[in-house]
Amino acid sequence: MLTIGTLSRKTGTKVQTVRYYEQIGLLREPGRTTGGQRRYEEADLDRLAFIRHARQLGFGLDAIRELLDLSDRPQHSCADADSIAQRQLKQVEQRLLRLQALQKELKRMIAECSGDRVADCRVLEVLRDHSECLTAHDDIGA
Amino acid sequence: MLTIGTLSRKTGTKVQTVRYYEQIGLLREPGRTTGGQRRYEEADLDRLAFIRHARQLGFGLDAIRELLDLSDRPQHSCADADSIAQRQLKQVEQRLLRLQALQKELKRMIAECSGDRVADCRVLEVLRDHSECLTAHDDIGA
DNA sequence: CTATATTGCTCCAGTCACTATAGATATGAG
DNA sequence: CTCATATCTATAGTGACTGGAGCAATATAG
Repeated sequence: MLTIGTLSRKTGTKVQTVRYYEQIGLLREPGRTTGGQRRYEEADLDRLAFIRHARQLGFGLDAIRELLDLSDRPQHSCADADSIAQRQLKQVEQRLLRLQALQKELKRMIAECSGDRVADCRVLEVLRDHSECLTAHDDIGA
Repeated sequence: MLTIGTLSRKTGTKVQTVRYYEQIGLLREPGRTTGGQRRYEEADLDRLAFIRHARQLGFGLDAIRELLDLSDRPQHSCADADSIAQRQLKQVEQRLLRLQALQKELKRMIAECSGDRVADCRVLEVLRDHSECLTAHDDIGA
């Protein structure tokens, strides 16, 4: 029997986050003591560790929900799990491309700046005039 | 005199977003028609374009506020603008490192998967057992 | 057994940067 | 004048938590 605090410490999850996961149905409602405190079992620890690990890999909670469902059906084909991971990989790769473009643009901006008066600042100038950009960056979002 | 819709179209900003920027004080309150509709001037267009461009480069609204303030003081040293951009570059580079690690891990997970039963799925297995990870990824967030 | 320290409880609000909706009003073209 | 389109306000929702208030339960020391 584990308290919420133990669960929290063992998985590196904030206590509130554990309760939040319960609230949105990612974790089951655990048993309670007579005083009303949550008490967990080892299985809950495993499940939470799975969730946190998937979060660290950037999976959204909806994707994690799918992965957990799959994980509960061992005889099912694993193609679904694969395609979720593929989807995630694609997202990561897209964000990488965007960030690399941003990095380039920022570096150039900074490199070109003389560090003198604001009136001649390249950083501000580039921001003011989109046409000075080398790379296209049309959508917003990391 | 520009309507909010024209401003929106010319900068690729949603109308609501323009109003939102006004609400949080990034844009001034524009004049109104007798009927109460907003009417903007060219200067507002420039300012909004600046904001959008900075957003595309990943700057947060607070950083943008600082940059706009600086932009209004042409005689001021541009070192501040530089350091804001430097800060942003650092953030971008950190996120790049993280995403690159994620990419590697996801690729490995997917490559190792046989595509057979869930019971033997490497994707799920790796998620279940953190110790199988090659790279450390301790904090959450893109 | 008691005093205290720590942990836990619920409920609610806030974060960031928007986005969406509903229902009413204004404007511009024909 | 009619009608389509644009705009108005106000409010709530997104994702994934995080923080705080105010109180109750549990663990530990003496």
